Amino acid sequence: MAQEDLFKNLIAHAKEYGFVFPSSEIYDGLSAVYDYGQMGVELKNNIKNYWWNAMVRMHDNIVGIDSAIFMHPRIWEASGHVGAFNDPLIDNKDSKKRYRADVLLEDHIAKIEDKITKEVEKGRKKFGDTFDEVQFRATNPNVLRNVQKAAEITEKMNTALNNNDLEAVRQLILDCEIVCPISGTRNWTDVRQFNLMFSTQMGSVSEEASTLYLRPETAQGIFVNFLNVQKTGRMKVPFGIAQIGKAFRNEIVARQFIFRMREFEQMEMQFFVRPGEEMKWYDYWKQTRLNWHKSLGLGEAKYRFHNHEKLAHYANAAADIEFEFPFGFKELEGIHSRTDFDLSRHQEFSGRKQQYFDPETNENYVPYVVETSIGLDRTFLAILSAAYAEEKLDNGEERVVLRIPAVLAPVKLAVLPLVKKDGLPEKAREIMDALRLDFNCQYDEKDSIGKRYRRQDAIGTPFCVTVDHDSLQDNMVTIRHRDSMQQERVAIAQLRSIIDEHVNLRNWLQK
RNA sequence: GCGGAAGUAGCUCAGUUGGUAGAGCAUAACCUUGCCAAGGUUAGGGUCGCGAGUUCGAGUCUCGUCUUCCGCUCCA
Repeated sequence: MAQEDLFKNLIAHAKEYGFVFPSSEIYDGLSAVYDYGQMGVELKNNIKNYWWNAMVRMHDNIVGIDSAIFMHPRIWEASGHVGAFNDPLIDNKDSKKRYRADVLLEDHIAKIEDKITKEVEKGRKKFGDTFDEVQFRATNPNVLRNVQKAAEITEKMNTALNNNDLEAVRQLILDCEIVCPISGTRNWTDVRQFNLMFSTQMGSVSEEASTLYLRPETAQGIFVNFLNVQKTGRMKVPFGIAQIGKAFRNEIVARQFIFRMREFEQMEMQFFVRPGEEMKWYDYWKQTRLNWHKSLGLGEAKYRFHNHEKLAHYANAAADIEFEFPFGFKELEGIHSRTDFDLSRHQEFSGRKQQYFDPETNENYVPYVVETSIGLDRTFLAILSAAYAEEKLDNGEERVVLRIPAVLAPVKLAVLPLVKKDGLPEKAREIMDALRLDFNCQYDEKDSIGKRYRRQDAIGTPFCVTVDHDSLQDNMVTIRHRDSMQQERVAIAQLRSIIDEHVNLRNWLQK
């Protein structure tokens, strides 16, 4: 089956079995917002738990926090989001393509610089050994003209962008005679500003103070609490602060199911290190985080690194861990070396020192930061899409099964009486009551046993326990495994340890 | 936001030149069966995305609008 069809079926399956519902559906839905259903919330909580334990509990020097979504507006000026998240966009009316206006201009400037380079190369060929590049650049009229042109455009562009003068940006694009690479025309729309942060009002005090942003990333909540945690937790560099929480971005286009949403959840860890040691830790966390993903057993070939060539304003090294979704390899997690950008900026904007006294070196410094930032909803989708399978069985029948890693499965076991009479339901209830605090269990007595197995397959339950007439005599039951469909006969008294073996965090995180 | 496609039951979809809504699966009850979805009987569930217009009459025709999917930009 084609990947697109499989993805469509997966979305339908996610809704049909209570994993993900479109938000506000009875009111026609809300664009790119989704709700997690009764199965989805279990899976999501299990993912959070798996990550939290791997990061916080497995590392002596990592602790967690939970910071508020509302934060002081100045934080977003310091972080650069007020500036960097304002993209001036322009559309070409003929090709219907959208571009960032500043990128169009920068490309144009780059082309002029290419011309200069070519002119210099021409000169080099012409004069051979006697060629003096500095002299050439200072005298050649073509070079001089282009250098001046590039400088002029750059200056105009910066002025216009800094003044937020969108009309001037558009005029500059027209003056430069920039054409759309697709249509080749200069039929441009107005330049419009898109702010990717959601804003809201708090209280009714002074006007500037009342506009708040919904945080576009959870990281800043960690940075502004850096000293609180360091001092109260007596933390020593290197150490990390982890957080799971919602973030909000007013994406122009949010799409591909829960892959890109306007309200989403991140699992982030900021690791504070000595300046100069950041690359060592950057490499360490790249590998450590990749291993975490691989530990889920979804298939190692589904992951790859993508190293960033173009770095964000805060980073000196950045890589993505990409996952092979049904719609291709896409970013799942980002590992960024953020330098001391954030803490220094907060130091500057708040006027409070954000320094750490290192008792080993007797130095005061602003720590460098290595960030691991993973999309929870994307991880959810990665697991679901890797787990979803439409299988043809030996007997010619088909089954839909979610091969969710047992440690993350929403329901760990189903307890099923073979028939709903002769005291089997009572026996099954007894078993379920003994296990329900250890594992999330389901009881089902409706329909044939085969049908019930398939229902459990559809929600990814790794184990089904079937109670039959013999069970009443010998206290043995049948365990049926989701993936292999194999069955084995075990003592009821052993159920807890058998299932625990497969679903507990110890065995997953230590392998 | 722009272009393309599509919205009918929980899911997948029929619905003729306009004549007051159907199927399969799913769900619930009872019976039957007794280890891999397929037996019987019955029941519940839809103002056909929403709003106007044309018409005696609109799921069907026209316009608007909302939402979803696929491309363009951005990102976790």
